[in-house]
Amino acid sequence: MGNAESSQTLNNRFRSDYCGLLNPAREQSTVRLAGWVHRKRDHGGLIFIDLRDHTGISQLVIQPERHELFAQAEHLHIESVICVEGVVVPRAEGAINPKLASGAIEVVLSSLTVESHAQPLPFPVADEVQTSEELRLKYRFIDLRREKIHENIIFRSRIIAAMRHYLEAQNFIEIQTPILTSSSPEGARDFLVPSRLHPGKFYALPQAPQQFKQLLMVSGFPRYFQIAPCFRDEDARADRSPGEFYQLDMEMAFIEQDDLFAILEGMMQHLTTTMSHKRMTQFPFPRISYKEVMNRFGTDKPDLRIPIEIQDVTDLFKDSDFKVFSNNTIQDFCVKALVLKGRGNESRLFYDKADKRALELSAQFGPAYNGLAYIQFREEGPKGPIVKYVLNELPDLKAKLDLETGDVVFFRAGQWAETCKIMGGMRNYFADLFTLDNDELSFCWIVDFPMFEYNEDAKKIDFSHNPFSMPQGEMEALETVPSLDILAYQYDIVCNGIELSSGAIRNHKPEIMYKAFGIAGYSREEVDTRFGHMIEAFKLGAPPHGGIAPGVDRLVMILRDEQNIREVIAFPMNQQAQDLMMSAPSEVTLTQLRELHLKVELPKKDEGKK
RNA sequence: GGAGUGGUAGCUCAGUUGGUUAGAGCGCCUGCCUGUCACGCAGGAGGUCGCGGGUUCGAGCCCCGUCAGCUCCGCCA
Repeated sequence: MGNAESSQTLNNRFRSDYCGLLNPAREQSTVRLAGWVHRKRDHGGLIFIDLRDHTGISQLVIQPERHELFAQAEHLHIESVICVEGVVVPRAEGAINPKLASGAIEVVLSSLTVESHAQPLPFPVADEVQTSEELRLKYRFIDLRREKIHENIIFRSRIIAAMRHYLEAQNFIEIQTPILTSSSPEGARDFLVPSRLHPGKFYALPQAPQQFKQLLMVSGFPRYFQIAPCFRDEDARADRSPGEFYQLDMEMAFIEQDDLFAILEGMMQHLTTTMSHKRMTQFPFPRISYKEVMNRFGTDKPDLRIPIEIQDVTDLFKDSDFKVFSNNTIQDFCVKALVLKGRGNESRLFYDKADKRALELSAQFGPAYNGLAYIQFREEGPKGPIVKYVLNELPDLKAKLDLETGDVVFFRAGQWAETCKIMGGMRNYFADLFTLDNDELSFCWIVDFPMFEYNEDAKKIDFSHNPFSMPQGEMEALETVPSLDILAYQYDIVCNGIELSSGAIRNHKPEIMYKAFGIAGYSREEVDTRFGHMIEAFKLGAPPHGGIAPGVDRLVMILRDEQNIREVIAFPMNQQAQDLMMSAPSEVTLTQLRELHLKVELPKKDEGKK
């Protein structure tokens, strides 16, 4: 396990040394150790105990001559907490255990105190056998004893310390912002907290300290950071913890996008080189525009390690007789291709499964979608359901996509964003065909996000990201460029297909803000009502500023090769946002409700339960 | 809200075409064992097969419903 305590062992009545750090240098010394009984091997005439603390394991030996000690040890249960005293001795030649850091020595006990008798555990600590997550979460305090997750939590602490260290050296100031604040009209669903002193009114837990950090810029703190808890009442995913998560929230005044990129790249380089053995594929991180990333990878969080890219073949089908394609060559529509080298001779099942996946990916855009067209380039010629319709285009296609015998190309035609997303989903689906190097960190910046997007449901223009982002070209752009073509100083940092953070250069000019909100359909009065305090602040002397807020949990996840965010959080909730250990959420007493002026009205289908 | 996936002993899992008393490894209990390190050996206890209903002479297995877990979509930066 960890070795942070190496030189500074606390010497008291419980221990003088740590199990994992004990070595031949301490031979013949009398030491005190304290920890958990990891394993016990009772030979009848001799007992071995593997004692575990958070640094590792030491082997204790109990000899039969010490009758009282022996009797005590015989009845010890695994995972009991004991404090022992004994002499460090070298192990015999053949008895050295190379698998143990302390394997060259052992401790012959002279005394043993049981601090806590452990009953049989619901699941083993020493054997890290797969255990249902439900059980692990219910007994999280036991689960956290297990080496892998214990190390994750220690690593998390160290990386947060490294972040602080780095940012403080860069003159950042850490400032705490409120946890009880007000509900914000945009973004995710809020967690609400009823107010006792103000009947009928509610606090909200912050989705992020977004407005506070911008106001701190107005207050004249040029560089702010915080390991900030963020609360969002939205459903969980493997990389999205339910309810709450932590961001390294940052904001800086008098900076431009490039300044921020340099600082964050510097920090990421520092963290990855000092905290892991992983390599950054490219440094500084490549920058890819939103439009380009959608065209090439079909997602705004691409895993650049996957060695295939989506290609555009719209132009080839402008005059095609194949209407399925040629109908999609007009403005805002496209025909996209994805080539798999050497996969043209797979079984029918291979293509059918791919087709099925494409249908799943299409489902989110509506029911009336067909599957995935493909052409296999085989020895005997091109093969596939659509070959006969595109014979005219085949030569150009082969030239443009560099197709050879043995390859297969998949097609998708339709509205631009949808088609890109479906093909991006297929690119991820095919990622399994390649071995991705987990020791490679492929960071990139996604830049030039559109400021606005068209909301089909509401039939109006919406902000596509943070409404407080500065439009590129500022007021002039808002007045002269078609709204949907305006770009924002809005960026994401992505690593290996995981979005670490969004950020933006903010809009600190009230007039530009009113104009931008106007394009999204908000009157001056509405903006004043909803964001009055922000606008007000920006009217009273606001510096240009911008920031970002990398997800701490996600960064730890990537650096520790974890597929699930709950593996790097000490006490996470389950997918249904329940804390199985603490039984949260839970009902409260009528008295508590009355005090808060609340009355619970359950949904009908829940009536009659319990 | 929707889709997928598994739910059998404390834990991890097996369970044949629907057929007698539901099995294994680990753990637990008892006994033996002085050099193990996943110690070994012998014996024992431990089961509402998630829950409810149905089909059947007979259901862990088939059908319907339902509950809880995880993954994905919606949602979320």
